[in-house]
Amino acid sequence: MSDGEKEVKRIPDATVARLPIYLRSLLELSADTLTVSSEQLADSAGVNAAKVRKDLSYLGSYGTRGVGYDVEYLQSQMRRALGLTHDWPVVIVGIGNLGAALANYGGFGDRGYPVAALVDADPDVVGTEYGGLVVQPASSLADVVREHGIGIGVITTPAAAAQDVADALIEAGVNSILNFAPTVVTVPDGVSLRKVDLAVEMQILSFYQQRRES
Amino acid sequence: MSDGEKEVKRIPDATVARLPIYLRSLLELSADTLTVSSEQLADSAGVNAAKVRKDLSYLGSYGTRGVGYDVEYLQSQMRRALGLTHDWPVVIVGIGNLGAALANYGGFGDRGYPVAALVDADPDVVGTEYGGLVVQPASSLADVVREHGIGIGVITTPAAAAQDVADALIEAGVNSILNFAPTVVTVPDGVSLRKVDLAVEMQILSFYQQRRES
DNA sequence: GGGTGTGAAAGCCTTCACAGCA
DNA sequence: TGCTGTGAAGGCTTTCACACCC
Repeated sequence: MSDGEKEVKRIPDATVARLPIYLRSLLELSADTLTVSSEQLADSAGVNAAKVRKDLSYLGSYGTRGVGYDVEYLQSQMRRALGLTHDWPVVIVGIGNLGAALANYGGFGDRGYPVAALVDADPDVVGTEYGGLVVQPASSLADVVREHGIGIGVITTPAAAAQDVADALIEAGVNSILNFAPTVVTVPDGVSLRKVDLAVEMQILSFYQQRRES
Repeated sequence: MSDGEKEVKRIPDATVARLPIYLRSLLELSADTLTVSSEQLADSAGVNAAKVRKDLSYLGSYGTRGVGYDVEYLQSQMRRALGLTHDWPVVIVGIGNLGAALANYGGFGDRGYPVAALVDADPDVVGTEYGGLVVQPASSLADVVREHGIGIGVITTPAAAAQDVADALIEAGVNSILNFAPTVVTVPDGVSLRKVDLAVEMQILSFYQQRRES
């Protein structure tokens, strides 16, 4: 009987995308704040209180009526849901301006996503060092992934290379990808893809600006 | 009579966010491709054909039944909708790793968003040069905005400074903001805000990865 | 025949409003 | 009394399916 197993309540995508914001809000509360209301959380996350309550209800019922949510407990449940109970090593592929900046950034390691390796196809770039890591050749991608137990691949190559890199990452066993290259990348079912496209963001902004002016 | 003016058909947000992708797909077609079908565009944009047709229908009826869309004409209509008929100068505020990388990136100017100025609050950073631009002090933000006719502000400061920078940008007359700082920034009505949050993207990926493994 | 344009259906997400519990 | 948890309503987005035109 398919679907017969005791089903874990499915969490909507829109909710998943907000959990990290709530978690950050919780972490910003002073250490002696023991409970927080949906309205406080809503203010600090920039959404409305009903949405916070609905979102949190998908994780289970962790609030107390008349009181609010236990900060510590909510943090730990959220960390569990987001998989922050262990590290997720990351490989950055494509060490140009952006890739190098991310390698030097440091903010990833702190948050449980240590940059474990850098890879580039250009022989002139291979061997250079950023943030304490030596850039490896593209040919060693699969080895690097295996060796470091890489869970997430970050693509910062030019657009033309992005699909091939994604295919290689998937082939090597990575099934979470963050794509910064300005092109559409497609992945099979069972692989997660998120994208950050600066040119697209700019164009969306100028669309609305344009609208306002006319 | 509010709403009495001849109303331009409102374009849904979800559609606006896809227009830049379609435009890019159109630009990638070889120069001798005169028409394109919704299905071709859909393949190259990674969406389905009905969605392409609906999206394009908001711009007007630019297709020919049995034939497809005129590539050149569609490009020009799309450029017009996205406000790409003129440049939108950009200021980058916060010249750390990421800000400097964006300043050097160069891909913005090509696409109609020239980086016109760099601003930082740290006296040690002010005066240094990236991509041919000298970093200006935070105190000169309003002057810089006025002088260069800045339309878009990019925030790459630490989280703690982001809201103040946004307020200062808005005060100076900027009403499109792209925020890279890992914090919630709120803006008044009439100002557009887009955000890129790397830590959030990572956490979303690890959520789904986690799901898959359990 | 081929492919657009679009009502209508279906699905997803947000918001409301209030029952229910501490 | 105060605040959570949640059905129900409403709004937005996607997808279907087909009339219509080249």
